Amino acid sequence: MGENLPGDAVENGKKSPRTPKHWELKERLAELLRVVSPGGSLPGERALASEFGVSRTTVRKALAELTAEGRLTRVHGSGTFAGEGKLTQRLQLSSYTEDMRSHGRRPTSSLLDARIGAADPELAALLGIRSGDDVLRLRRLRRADGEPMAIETSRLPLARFPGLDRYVGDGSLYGVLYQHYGVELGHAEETIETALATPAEAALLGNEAGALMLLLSRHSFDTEGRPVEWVRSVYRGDRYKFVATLVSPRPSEQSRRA
Amino acid sequence: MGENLPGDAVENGKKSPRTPKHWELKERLAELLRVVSPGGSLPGERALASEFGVSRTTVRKALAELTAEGRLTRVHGSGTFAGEGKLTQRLQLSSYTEDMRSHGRRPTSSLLDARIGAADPELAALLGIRSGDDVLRLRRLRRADGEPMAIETSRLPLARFPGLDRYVGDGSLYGVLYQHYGVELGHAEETIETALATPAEAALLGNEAGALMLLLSRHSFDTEGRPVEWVRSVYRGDRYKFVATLVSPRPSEQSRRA
DNA sequence: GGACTTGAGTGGTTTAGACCATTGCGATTA
DNA sequence: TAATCGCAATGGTCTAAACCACTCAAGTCC
Repeated sequence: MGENLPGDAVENGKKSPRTPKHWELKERLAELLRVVSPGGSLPGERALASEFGVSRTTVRKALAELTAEGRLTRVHGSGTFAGEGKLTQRLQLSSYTEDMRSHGRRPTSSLLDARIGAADPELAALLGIRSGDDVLRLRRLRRADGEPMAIETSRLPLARFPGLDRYVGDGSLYGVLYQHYGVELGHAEETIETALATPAEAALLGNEAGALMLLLSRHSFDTEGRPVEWVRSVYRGDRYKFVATLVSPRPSEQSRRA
Repeated sequence: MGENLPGDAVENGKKSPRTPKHWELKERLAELLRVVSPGGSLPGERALASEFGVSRTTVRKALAELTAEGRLTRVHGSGTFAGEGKLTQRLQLSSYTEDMRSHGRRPTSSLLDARIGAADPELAALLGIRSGDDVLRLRRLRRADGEPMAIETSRLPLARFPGLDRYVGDGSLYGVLYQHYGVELGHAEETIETALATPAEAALLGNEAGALMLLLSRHSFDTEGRPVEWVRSVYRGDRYKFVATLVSPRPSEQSRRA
């Protein structure tokens, strides 16, 4: 991970951009990191500062970037350690549970809360209901091997699934939808973007506020094209990687442009 | 964008986590930002610092996060401005060019360099060649309406496409592959993860080093399943959002778990 | 008019130092 | 033995201050 476009540094003909110290330090630390096995510890911030002859602030800036990239783990009061690498999540309508299992991890999921509220106009449009109609909001914490990985917030139209709030638990939502309402999922549209962790998310995920996250929204429809749920999931950016397998569109399209 | 899990702040029963100042400031600035039209300017860092009674460092930390989220644009020597929102890229084998056009943007693409080198074992495996075989590396800068958006680095096996280096230019690579070699793309596997900008990338994208990026790798195969190219693209995280439309797997799978 | 210089204002980097919060362990105590 | 306390080390936050690099417009010069 982290290909560095070797060779051609940066051809900005005129002024040398004067590489910041914290970047140079980051590279030296990355080098150091290559000989530390995952989980191994690094010297403290103060030690690094005097070791490299820079201020602690500069050290922290370098460490912060490495942490954001998932190459470091920092534990308050304990130390700084080499990172573990990323999990991947296949980008398709498969479930979190299936995915984790196929990676040999033990997935668990706990329901944080389930509450009923009124849909605002935007949400109503997404769920195909009227503004003000009841919506069930579910928040789940997803874990892999006991470690918090993602927070998932689903919203479903209660009118279509009366009593749904009584059926949901830590188990499978899609299972409940199928067994009690006969609903099967058809297609979905997902978007993926970057985000930073809010303090609440950070607290649940064992993260720091402001950490790099992947924000995934999913708009799911049943096999008849009716909207079923709208989900926003926040994954730890230092832990996750999404995978999609794609098939080609009509070949005629391809040859035109790229 | 930015749903804040309202209500339940953080139920950590014991100690109040003592919200950092820079976070509180961030929220106040976000509030301020709601009444500033996109492109509008904010007060300078020093002004904000004295305005809110904090140090400039703290202001900068808050501004840095808002910038990473794409809600702010900062211009060295000029000022801090309200952000513009994100573009989206459809997650399928469609081309960058098509995508931008469908969003009403004018896409351009320029070839930064094309060079031939030897494949390392990992790359050789990806491209289905022997370690040490010649590989053509192309680097492109993608723009939308003239603004740098992404850097794309493709690698193709030269043995399969002899003379390819003489055909490529600012135009369509896939077009060249089709016209000169009769190659059409079949499926591809993509991964998406977060990354931070290297100084070189930042310089090309008009970004700052360490900015939030989306790193997309694509491994493409032709219609007969032979590997065609391996691409790593770095998109500006404050500008991009990826979109995927998904179809359901076998319905029987769904009902089991979620 | 056009090109150049200058300087004020902006964000970017770095420092040194202070203090806080958490952790983990060894010493102490019940 | 088991629980508790205290302390040292670690990372986290914040400050005040200095200097750098870039931008832009006003002023100057040709």
